Amino acid sequence: MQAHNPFPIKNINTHLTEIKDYFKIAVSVDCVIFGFDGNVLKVLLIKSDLAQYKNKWSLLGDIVRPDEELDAAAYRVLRERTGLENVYMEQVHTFGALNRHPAGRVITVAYYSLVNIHHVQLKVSDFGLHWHAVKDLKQMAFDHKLILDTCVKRLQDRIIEHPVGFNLLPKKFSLRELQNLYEAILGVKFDRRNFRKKFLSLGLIEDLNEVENDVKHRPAKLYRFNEKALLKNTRFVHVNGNG
Amino acid sequence: MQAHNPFPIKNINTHLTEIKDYFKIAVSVDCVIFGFDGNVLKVLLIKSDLAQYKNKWSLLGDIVRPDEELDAAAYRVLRERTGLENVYMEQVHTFGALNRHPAGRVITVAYYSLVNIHHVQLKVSDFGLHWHAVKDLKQMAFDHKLILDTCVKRLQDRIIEHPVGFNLLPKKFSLRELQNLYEAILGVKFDRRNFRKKFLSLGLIEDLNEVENDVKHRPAKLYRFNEKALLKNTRFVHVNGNG
DNA sequence: ACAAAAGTGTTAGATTTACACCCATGA
DNA sequence: TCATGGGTGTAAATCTAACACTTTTGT
Repeated sequence: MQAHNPFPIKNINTHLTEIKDYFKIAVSVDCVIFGFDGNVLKVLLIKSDLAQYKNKWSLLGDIVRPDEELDAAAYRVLRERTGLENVYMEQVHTFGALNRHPAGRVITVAYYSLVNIHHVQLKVSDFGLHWHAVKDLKQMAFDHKLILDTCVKRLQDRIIEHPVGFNLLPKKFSLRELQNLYEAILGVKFDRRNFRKKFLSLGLIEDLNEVENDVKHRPAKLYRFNEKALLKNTRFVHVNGNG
Repeated sequence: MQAHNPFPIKNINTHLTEIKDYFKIAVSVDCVIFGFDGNVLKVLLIKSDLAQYKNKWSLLGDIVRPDEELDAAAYRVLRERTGLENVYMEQVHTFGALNRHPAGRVITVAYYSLVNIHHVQLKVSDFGLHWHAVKDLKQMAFDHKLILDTCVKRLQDRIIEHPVGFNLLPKKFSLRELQNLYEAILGVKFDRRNFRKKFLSLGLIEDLNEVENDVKHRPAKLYRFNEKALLKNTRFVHVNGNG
């Protein structure tokens, strides 16, 4: 799945000193790559090898090339790190604090993307690359905690109004998995009956007439996302206060 | 209100040739400055004097200086053009298409801001500066129509969930003005009784026990925004389809 | 008295919320 | 037969949507 790439993979956040003298302002992209393991929301991070941020975790990012579109740069980072293409991605915010990068003025455009965590094969050479539970992350390199928090907030806003969560799930999933996903992202608990009723009534999911295998209890029915579903102008779920 | 500014006011979009040789990628900000005249949503634009965009209208923007925060650059543009400070402003999206600027690679961070249109005193030297009805704009210079459309969409999303519209109104306003504002931004009509009931029940506005002057009909009561109102997790208005 | 816009209440329908028991499977 | 999680329905409360007449002011 890894496309051939004539440029060596460098992380803007670990190999940046060379740009200092060439650009007054450098532009980078940083990708918040979300995955879901069935229970908690995870994010793909790399260990910073900048001395200053020794042992801190960093988002995946890179300099935007002068002849490269912004979105293309973000997709390139994603492809180089995960081998994935055609995944859901959204630009979120641009961070440009003067002191955000020790190597000089770097303005970074932050994206988040939603991938199926099981489709990502981490390569041996990427031994610094790991999935982290979002809610366990306290500190990160650079301003990456701020970027992550901003992207989590955006994902929360988005998933309440728009059915993007399916990108984090396997093609076939149970209602329990779907509910776990919403609860993990939004940090709330839903009533099981109401949650199911809501999704089924929206016509967003389609019963596959299949059931789970290899579970030690009554197997759940499997569904898939119905791409043809018309989006009514309604919220998917309602979140009340106790987030 | 105009702060002293040691730099001459230049519009990134009209005086950019000098940067071409210095930066591989230049970063700019563009401001979508919204105002409301009581009936329609307006945006403050300047006439492009770039030959290529002769007679096209352009957003207000400028290069971000190497030692300047992004938000500071946007506030600077706003201050230089309107004399206003401390206005509502939100970063929306960053546009970086390769060919978006004829002078070279310029990535621009778009902001929108909400100002009281009557507080903006256009200076004589700004004869190219005008308020335009948003819905009448068909073409603009550069990719500015795309940027405007993106900011309008963001404003629509925001005003449905968050009481930002007050920034476009005078301190004292009638419920009719408030409703006109929502209708102008969202492009829908609301039932007057339901709209009033909704806002009054939210506790967002405070009755001033004053009425309009100089109207040739029954004067409306005046209200002000209640800053202390607790935001319930509810939509302010509901928009159904016919937008 | 007329014109123009302000102000006001009720009801039906839809949506949300709260809540508890039986079912299917593997061990 | 037990443990585990899957699957289901109903009723109360809240919210939304539809709808028309009276009041106040200036002319």
